Amino acid sequence: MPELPDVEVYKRYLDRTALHHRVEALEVRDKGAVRAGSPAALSRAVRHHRLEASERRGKYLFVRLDDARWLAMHFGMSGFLRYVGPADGEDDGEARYDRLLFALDDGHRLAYSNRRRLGGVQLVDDPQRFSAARKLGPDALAVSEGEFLERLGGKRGGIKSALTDQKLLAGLGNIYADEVLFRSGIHPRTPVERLDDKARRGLYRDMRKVLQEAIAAQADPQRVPNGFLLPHREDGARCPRCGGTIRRIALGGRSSYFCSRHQREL
DNA sequence: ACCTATGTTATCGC
DNA sequence: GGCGATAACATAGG
Repeated sequence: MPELPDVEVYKRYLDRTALHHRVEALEVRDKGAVRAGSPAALSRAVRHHRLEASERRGKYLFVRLDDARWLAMHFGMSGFLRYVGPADGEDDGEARYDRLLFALDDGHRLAYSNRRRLGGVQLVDDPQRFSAARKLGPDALAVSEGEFLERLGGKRGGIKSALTDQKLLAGLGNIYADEVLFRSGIHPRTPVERLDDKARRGLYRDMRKVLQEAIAAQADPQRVPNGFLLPHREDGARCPRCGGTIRRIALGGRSSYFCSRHQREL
């Protein structure tokens, strides 16, 4: 789940639950979920500090502590957050993948949960510098049209690999890159250089719409508006926009789904 | 047993 | 140095 819309939903969830609460203790159930530094150092860093603010950049969620340090959270392919109260059942199987538990001063705990252990949490001094060090591109919902066009202009290969390149643009992953291309009627293998200015501007607009609509639907495939590809990611499925046939191809070791009727090849 | 799955990173060949 | 393909990491489900 965790592409830009999902992480935005996590951010809003965090903002209305754990934010403004003080961390009393950190339980590290899986050392591997601490991406940098030692679990002890992370515990020391968060204990007795309030979670003050949050920011999202691409698929990263940053949480500011009251001493101006930050937690950088990445969710890999299966991570999410859960805010659990003392009365909430803990042994329902869900809790099995809670890797980190932040015990808060309101008696609740914020769980960083992740079935597959890709991703994790680490302490960073500054999200900007962290992002710069990793050469992370601008957030897909914050980037201006001008910068989008400029960055895309420096690209050579297929449009889908450009859209999912976090150094070019942060936030789109396999699912939402497909979704944007589906909306724009562009085949995922189309070389960037074959897209004229109009098509590129269209991509920008469609990207914004897709992301905003997905967030409004809580990034839930069940709630997403009709006309989204997301619930129809299956070879042979009917295209919800034109009645064509959804096809699956492999690109860069990943599945790409597209409509063979309205996303014309090359 | 094999394939698939929302991510990132390293490596190889062109 | 860029780009595509591939494997690796980890875990579960079909």
